[in-house]
Amino acid sequence: MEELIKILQSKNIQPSHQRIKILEILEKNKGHMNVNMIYDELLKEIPTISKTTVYNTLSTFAEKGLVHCLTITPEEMRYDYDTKPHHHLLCTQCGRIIDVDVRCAYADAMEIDGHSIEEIQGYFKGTCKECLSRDKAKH
Amino acid sequence: MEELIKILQSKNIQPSHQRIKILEILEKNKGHMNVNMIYDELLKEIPTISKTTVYNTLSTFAEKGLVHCLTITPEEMRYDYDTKPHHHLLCTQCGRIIDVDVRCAYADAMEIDGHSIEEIQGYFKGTCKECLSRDKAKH
DNA sequence: TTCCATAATTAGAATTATTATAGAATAATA
DNA sequence: TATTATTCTATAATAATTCTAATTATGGAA
Ligand SMILES: [Mn+2]
Ligand SMILES: [Mn+2]
Ligand SMILES: [Zn+2]
Ligand SMILES: [Zn+2]
Repeated sequence: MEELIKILQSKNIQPSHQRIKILEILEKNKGHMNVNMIYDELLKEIPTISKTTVYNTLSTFAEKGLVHCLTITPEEMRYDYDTKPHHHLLCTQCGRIIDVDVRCAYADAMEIDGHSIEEIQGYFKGTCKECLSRDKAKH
Repeated sequence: MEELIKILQSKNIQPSHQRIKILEILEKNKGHMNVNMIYDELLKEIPTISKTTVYNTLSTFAEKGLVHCLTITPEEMRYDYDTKPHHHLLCTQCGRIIDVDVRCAYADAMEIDGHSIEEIQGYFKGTCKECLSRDKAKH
């Protein structure tokens, strides 16, 4: 709790009740949540929460570098509380978005082909190992 | 024209008037168009074209591997007629989506971390070299 | 050619994620 | 306390995409 407030303050974000709770949810659920997942979790604790607040807060968090935005699913934005550079796999079978451990040659590059780069998104789409082994078991 | 029909047939797509024209537009405009860009071009030649047809056709093309779908812009889908594996830069200044020539270590990989992969999307976001040099000129 | 079954196209409605707006609540300040 | 700025909420607006049902085009059999 105190921790969360400190995190927000370190990024110059006023630690409101709603913002703290949203940050808490991001920390607890290590996945790559979309707005509705976060909103549904929030409803349990703040029944009056507005979805607009979730959108606004996540925009603020993204601006201040507290979360990363993923466009790996075409329908909606996903939010990643892990801001260390890493890539993602979208399993087309179970729909999960999974961190993948790859050594990206450009992770620390500041430019590419003469263009300056500020952000890198690496997306893989396929079948996750859990789904693969479930399929194999079913045989 | 005959060329385009052959391409469609080779992918088992009936070469209808609309589909041929959409393919023609994709070939001509080498960019990374969205549905509205394609639709606006089409209107010049087929004033009765329906946006639903554009969506349906592009879905078919994507299914049959004739185009690749890019989710680099969060608002809308972009379509790439160049299906050879390559990555993209979104210039946050001019909005263009530009092919980048990088040697991706995973381009030909079939699996990663135990997950099987069918598709790779590599996105860079930053400022393109044209915008950089324009900025510098303005000084 | 004519008829029929099927596939493709169209217009418009429905869905859904996101953004804009304006007022209410809350917190900060003096 | 009174004033001011910030945050939050509810609702409306926007825009991409999908769904639906009706219409049109197409290819093959008779
Ligand atoms: Mn992640
Ligand atoms: Mn491209
Ligand atoms: Zn899976
Ligand atoms: Zn640019």
